[in-house]
Amino acid sequence: MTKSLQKPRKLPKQERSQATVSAILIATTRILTEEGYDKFNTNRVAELAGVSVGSLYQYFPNKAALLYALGEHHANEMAQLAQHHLEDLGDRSILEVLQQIIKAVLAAYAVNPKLYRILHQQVPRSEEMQKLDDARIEQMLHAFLAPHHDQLRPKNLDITVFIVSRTIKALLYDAIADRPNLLKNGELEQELMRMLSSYLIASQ
Amino acid sequence: MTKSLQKPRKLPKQERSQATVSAILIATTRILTEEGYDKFNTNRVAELAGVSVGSLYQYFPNKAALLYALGEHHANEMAQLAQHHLEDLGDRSILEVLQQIIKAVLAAYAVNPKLYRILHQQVPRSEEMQKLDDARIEQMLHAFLAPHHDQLRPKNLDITVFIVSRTIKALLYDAIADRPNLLKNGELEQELMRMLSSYLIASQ
DNA sequence: ATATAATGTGAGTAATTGCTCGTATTTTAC
DNA sequence: GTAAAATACGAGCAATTACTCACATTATAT
Repeated sequence: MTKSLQKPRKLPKQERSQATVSAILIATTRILTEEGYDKFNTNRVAELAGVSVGSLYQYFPNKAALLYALGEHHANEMAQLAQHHLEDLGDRSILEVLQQIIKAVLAAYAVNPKLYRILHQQVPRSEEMQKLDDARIEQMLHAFLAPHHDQLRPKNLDITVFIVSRTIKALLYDAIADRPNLLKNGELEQELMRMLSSYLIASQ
Repeated sequence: MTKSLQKPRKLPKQERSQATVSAILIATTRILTEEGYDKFNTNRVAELAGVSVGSLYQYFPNKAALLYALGEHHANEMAQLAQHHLEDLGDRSILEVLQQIIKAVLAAYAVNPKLYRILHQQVPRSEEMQKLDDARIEQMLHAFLAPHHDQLRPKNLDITVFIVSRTIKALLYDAIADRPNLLKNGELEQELMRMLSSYLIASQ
């Protein structure tokens, strides 16, 4: 359907070509984060990667596919890190669960914030990528909040999940860009915890 | 300093040229919102506006200046609408002030959400524009919250302003894109009010 | 009326860039 | 060793596009 989702022409089999693919992805990341999306073009990527454009097009059928592959890779890294923060939470209280969810999302977005921003803002078709990621996070949140549904003040779990996930994402996201010290000294985490717990939990 | 901030080569004096400038801005808006940023180019804008490229470049020294002018225009419309919702609030309670702030921001972002998204996400140098807008909103919020500082739980007003403004912006923003019905039926406003009031106000 | 200023025109130029393809080199299979 | 497969190369084509400039048209002033 969409050209951008096409699979590579050839799958890299030998070590040599694996290295080529990897060099291309690293070069793409560097260009996007250090020079910005408008300086990103396939000739430059190949040059920085130390390979020829021809090689690039053997593994990525077009420019969009390269971006898509990078986005997928980055999303997987984020999900893996989040998962790591959310193990063995079955018997914890809702406050502890909330705390861990905040930590998990924070960790996930910290993988490569600059790359995240560019992939989700500047890249064409980023809307779709964004929605896939959001859905993934909301699904996760839903699973963790559902067991505590009876202790939550808002009756509609879907709306709750929407509000909580988007609030965490936005504040972390904006803090990275405009208030980095709020992140470092833990104040953001603290304020998020205060706001969301007072919103979610009936009363104390 | 930056090329993009250059003033027009000629200021339109006659009605005729005013109409040209206006047609160019309208065409730009239409292309950005209906076809997306990657379909936006000056030749196409001129064509859709029914003028020649030459005319376009008489009033906008380059492509970036055109985008900048449109952004400025849009920001002014937003600010004007917000202002309208925030008159005569001197004697109101903090809850009422909060309610009106939420309504004001909601109204401002509703001017042209699609254009807002593109101007603040896809356009090069949008970071700067974004920061200017954010600062404007935060300054406004600060002015309205400062008189009630003693009734607020968080001690640091700057952090409070940051959290409140970014939360409203993000949730409205995301709701427009992904949960439009939450906006229409007023649920978003209600939930925002609940979350922010429970966060801001010491206890009831 | 006529000169001058304001505005409008659009073919054309120069730069960028996504991508191809014929060819060269390296690895694997036998 | 040799054929076939995999990988690498990069000059160059074709398309896009920001922007110019020499010229045409319309409005204003006197």
